[in-house]
Amino acid sequence: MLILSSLAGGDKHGYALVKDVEEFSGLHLAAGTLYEALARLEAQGLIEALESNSRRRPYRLTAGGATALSEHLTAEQRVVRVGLTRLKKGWSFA
Amino acid sequence: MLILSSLAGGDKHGYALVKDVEEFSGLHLAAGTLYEALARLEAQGLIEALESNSRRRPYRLTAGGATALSEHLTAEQRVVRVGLTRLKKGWSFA
DNA sequence: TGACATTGCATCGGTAAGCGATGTAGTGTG
DNA sequence: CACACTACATCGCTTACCGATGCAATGTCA
Repeated sequence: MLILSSLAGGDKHGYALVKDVEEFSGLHLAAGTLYEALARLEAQGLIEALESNSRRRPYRLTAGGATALSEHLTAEQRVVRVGLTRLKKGWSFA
Repeated sequence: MLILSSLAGGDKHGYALVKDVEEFSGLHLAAGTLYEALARLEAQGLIEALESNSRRRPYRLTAGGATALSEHLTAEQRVVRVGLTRLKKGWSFA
């Protein structure tokens, strides 16, 4: 999800992606996690590899990936709202 | 996170928790997942077991759990917003 | 009251996914 | 020319989720 969100902001290669995710989420993707996830997402057709002249391997979000991301984020948003609403009701600080 | 969110709405035992999570998130927690997660959360002090007369084992969110949940949900909210914003910019349907 | 479904917890083996170390190599920079 | 950073790939380890299985109490309905 982090990877798809990152690619939603524009094509990126692996390393740039890690930096971007770190910036907007505060989470660090380990190397293993990253390349395994990229392979998985590509196999699922959610992202596609772009050919490149350099040693960088850029990826692009596909239409299917955008749809999947949109659905996932919307569902996640519902969950977050439920949690925050419940916290506010019972725990004044939230 | 789903478990903490559920308990934020009131004390619940495992089985009731699964039902509640299903209702507000659409996700089903498998039995193994549930009891392992409960044990983990209790060990971390984020929830506490309440003694009970019946065979039900109810749990309650602790203050620490509420804080952790609040932080986690807020962070998650940021990520979701970034994703949705980026999708809107590049993918008209989102 | 006896049969059957549901509730409820616990545990186990298998699988999926994240992690960080290690390796290799190209690209800057002082 | 040395050194840090960029960049990808792979490996073994660990963590966490999964669904099956087992067991027992409770509820339902004929």
